[in-house]
Amino acid sequence: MFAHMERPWVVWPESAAELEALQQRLAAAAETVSLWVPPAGRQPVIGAVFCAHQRGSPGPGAAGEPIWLGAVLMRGGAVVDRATLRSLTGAEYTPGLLALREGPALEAAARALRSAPDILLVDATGRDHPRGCGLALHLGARLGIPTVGVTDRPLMAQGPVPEPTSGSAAELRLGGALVGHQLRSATGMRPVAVHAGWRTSPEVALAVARLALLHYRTPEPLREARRIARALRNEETRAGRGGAQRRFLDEQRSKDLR
DNA sequence: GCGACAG
DNA sequence: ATCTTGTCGC
Repeated sequence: MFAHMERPWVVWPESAAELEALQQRLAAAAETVSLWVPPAGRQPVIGAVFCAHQRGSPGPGAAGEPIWLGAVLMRGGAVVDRATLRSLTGAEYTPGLLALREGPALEAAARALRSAPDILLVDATGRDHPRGCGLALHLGARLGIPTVGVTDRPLMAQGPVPEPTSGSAAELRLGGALVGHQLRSATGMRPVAVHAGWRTSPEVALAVARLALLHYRTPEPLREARRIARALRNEETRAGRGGAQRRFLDEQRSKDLR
């Protein structure tokens, strides 16, 4: 299903130094692999994976914290497969080293699907990264699947603000190279960053993001993966009303009992 | 040296 | 990622 045996050296390092070395090697490989193009004559199967974290604990976090993963497969606007699972963070969050924190868990989520998508959406950057290898690119290389990154904002890349109209896009560049686009999914809405990932050009990444867009800021497969990941977290954590607020209410209740 | 910095 | 308030709209 997933053809990761093609590059057995694409692993999930556990140290920053090892990850940084692998990222450099992967960035070079990304420039020579054949680029993926959407299949002609049929709707591509678009997948997405998302990692939800524990509520009520902002900040960089730590290793060993519980996380909940969601993965979905969609075709022509319909969900054709879903999977959820629980895991643990591999490290605290450090910009540029997100793979240490979420990499293995996101891979497990993708592999929990019954089949492989044509292309996978990941909430992480791709070539917009200090070493040209964000987690979306790394995950795609590991799985042997083309990937597109979709994030709230760029990591390092810069570019003009897209026109205010729905569907408008603007280039994101890093060191002179085009690495992605900012895409406005609705008039007046803040744009998302769409990143070239594994085997995807910035142009194809943008086309896939537009194809996957429905009525919201975030492309639909990613929204659905996020929804089911949070749903699993909330049912296992009974924190549906929010961690901080929940603890505040519990605190008041314990005072009343005294 | 200090701030910025995907999730 | 998660937290945060009210606000506008279906």
